[in-house]
Amino acid sequence: MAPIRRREPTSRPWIAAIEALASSETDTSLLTDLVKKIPGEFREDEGKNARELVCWRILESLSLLQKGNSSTTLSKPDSSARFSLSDCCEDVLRKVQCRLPRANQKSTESVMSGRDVEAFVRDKRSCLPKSGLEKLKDVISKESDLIPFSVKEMSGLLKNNRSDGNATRPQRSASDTFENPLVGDLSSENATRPQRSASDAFENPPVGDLSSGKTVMSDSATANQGGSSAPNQLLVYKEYSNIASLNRKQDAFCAQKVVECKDSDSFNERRNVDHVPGTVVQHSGREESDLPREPRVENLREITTSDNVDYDRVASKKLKMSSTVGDAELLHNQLQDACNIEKITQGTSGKEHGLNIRADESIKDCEGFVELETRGGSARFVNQGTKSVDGSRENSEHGFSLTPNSVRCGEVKDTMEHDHQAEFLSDDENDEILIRNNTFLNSQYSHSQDSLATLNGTKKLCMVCKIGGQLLVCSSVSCQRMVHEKCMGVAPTFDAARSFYCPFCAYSQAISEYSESKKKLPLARKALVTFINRDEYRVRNSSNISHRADQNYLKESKLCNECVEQNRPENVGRREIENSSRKYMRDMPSVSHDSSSRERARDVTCGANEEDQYVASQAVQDSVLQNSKSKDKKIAHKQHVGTEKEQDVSNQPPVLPCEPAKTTHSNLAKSSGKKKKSVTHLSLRVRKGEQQYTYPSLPQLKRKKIPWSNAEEEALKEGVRKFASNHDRLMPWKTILEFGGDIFVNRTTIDLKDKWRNICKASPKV
DNA sequence: ATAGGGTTAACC
DNA sequence: GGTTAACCCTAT
Repeated sequence: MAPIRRREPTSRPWIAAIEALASSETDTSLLTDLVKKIPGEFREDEGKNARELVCWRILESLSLLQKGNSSTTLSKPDSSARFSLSDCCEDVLRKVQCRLPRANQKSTESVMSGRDVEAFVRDKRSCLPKSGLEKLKDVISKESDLIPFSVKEMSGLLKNNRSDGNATRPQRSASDTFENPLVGDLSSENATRPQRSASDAFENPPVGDLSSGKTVMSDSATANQGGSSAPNQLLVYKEYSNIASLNRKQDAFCAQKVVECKDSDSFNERRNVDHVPGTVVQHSGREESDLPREPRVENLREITTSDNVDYDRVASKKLKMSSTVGDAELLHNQLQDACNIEKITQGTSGKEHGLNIRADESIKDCEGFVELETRGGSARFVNQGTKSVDGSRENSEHGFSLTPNSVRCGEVKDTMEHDHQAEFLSDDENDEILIRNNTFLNSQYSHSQDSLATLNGTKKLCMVCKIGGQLLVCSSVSCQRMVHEKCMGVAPTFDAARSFYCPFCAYSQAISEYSESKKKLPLARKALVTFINRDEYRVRNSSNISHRADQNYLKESKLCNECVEQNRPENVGRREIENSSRKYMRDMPSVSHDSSSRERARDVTCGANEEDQYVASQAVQDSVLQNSKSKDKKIAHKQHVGTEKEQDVSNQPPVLPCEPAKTTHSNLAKSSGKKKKSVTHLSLRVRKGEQQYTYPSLPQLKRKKIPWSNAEEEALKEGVRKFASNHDRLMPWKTILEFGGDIFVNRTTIDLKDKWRNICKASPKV
């Protein structure tokens, strides 16, 4: 098994682009410039197709060149230079390179037949490998359900299926190629580049912004000035030397592929080219270093000497496996290395075993690609497919852009957005949302179980990073998600039994509870009304204030007990799950404030019968928890005043509904004989400032009407007289409120203001 | 914090 | 249905 070195993933898109450009008959100068620009290092097997395609393009260019200058170069037949289709383009190009006339050579010294090259290029065209992108396009275009429809749709290839599905490049006629080599069937993909003739292309090779290519341009221009074909050949040779730089980056590929060169002096001669006075080609030092040194090769497949070869690396690659086996195993390695997926079945040799790889859904589309291509028997395509797998993985890691996961993540977001809206929707709509949520989760389960479960059959992998290790396993029965704690992004949540629930399940659970709670809400509301009426009946029929206070105290104590009950560990544990879900959702902007709805859902999670008080107590508790400290202080003060003054109830919770005090106050009002009837109207009106926590599902409860007592009115008038300013129209209601603090019971500055308005309305002279 | 308009429910 | 008192909402 060939050792896999960690390489920079940034080289992959370069290779893919070069392949595609080489397939689309881009100018060779541009190709060679791109080759030189490939960043980082990569495996020797990577870029194999790219090299082949680029070399073929150069050979094609060379043959065109020779065709146009047939009278001067490569005209002498040489049986030794005939090429076989089994030769790779790179080898042939090296041979051609070795036989190119030097600047100080006469053309008659050439031993290369241009016809050989032309024939080779023509014949080779039919068996050139497709570029990775073309293959991917073919797979997408095929009616294969291995590629998700969404991916197909995104590819834009559903309607324009131009691919024949063959593993080799589309055939073109020789005349087409040689008459107009730069305008091929894929020229439209390179529409921005002007179409040029072959001679133009190679006498004035276009060089873009790629810095290193500028030299080529200058060389070309200089060569063109000479008007000789030899400089043109040197140009081609030089371009090939650029290709060699690709080889160097690929760790001794040169050593593996260097061809035999019988002309032992050719190297020195070539080197001398640069130093020949008056030579038309000027090479920079860098380019000189780029020149492939004299290949002293004894065996095409064995390591040979080369000045540019990294011997250490070459040594590790002396024996290259057969391409089939090697690539098949390479595929396996890459899949394990990059995707951490497990191979379910694998034979020991390449074509026959037909790798059956089950990947996670994030790479499932590419999995099919890999499988297809492997079975297709093209070992090279395995690499392409493997790269696609890597690429897919990158996609999945960097935004879920193209993988099926992205679609599902979109569904997640969509679902959650809808769930966020759930509180404003009808039950039917909520049911629909729940169905959608369940459907989504089921799909998640099915995918997960189909992939992850299978994958995890022998190895447990994190659902995020696809790496094993210490994983948290979701405790839900139907969920097999596992994740590293560090991959969670948020703190993991556990229930009372320290069972972990993944965010999906926690959220699903919260949604379910919310739905259940909503169904119980009407019953709870009805029970609440019944309870209040019953309590009011008792109040009305009681003549003993202290007894009522005891009743209130008992009632409040009961609520407090429920408070305590809520804080019991098991209940806290349950809430932790929900909190985790909320936290998780808060991290997702689209559902950020859905947490409050779920919290409210939790708050109304209560039974219909015995939990009528629960709703009220929750309102109280939340009011307590959510109120600002100042508010609490103020209200608590009022409560304290009221209870101390009128009820002598000392053990009340600091803040509770104003019913006790109001009831007492109502009785005081009743005792004053002013508004006796008002005591029977106990509509629940909760002031905004006193209960910031609202319940959308509950009707806006109105604060109980509290008629003003004579004492209150007098205190108000006194306060106005004392603090009203003739100059300032603003009335210091706060000061007045504090002034009559002992008299005003459960009044706010707004109440004072409103009451004063009513007083003024009734008797403006006041 | 305050003012002012609006709303609601009880009462006539 | 009109009136009224208490409460609510919003602008400043």
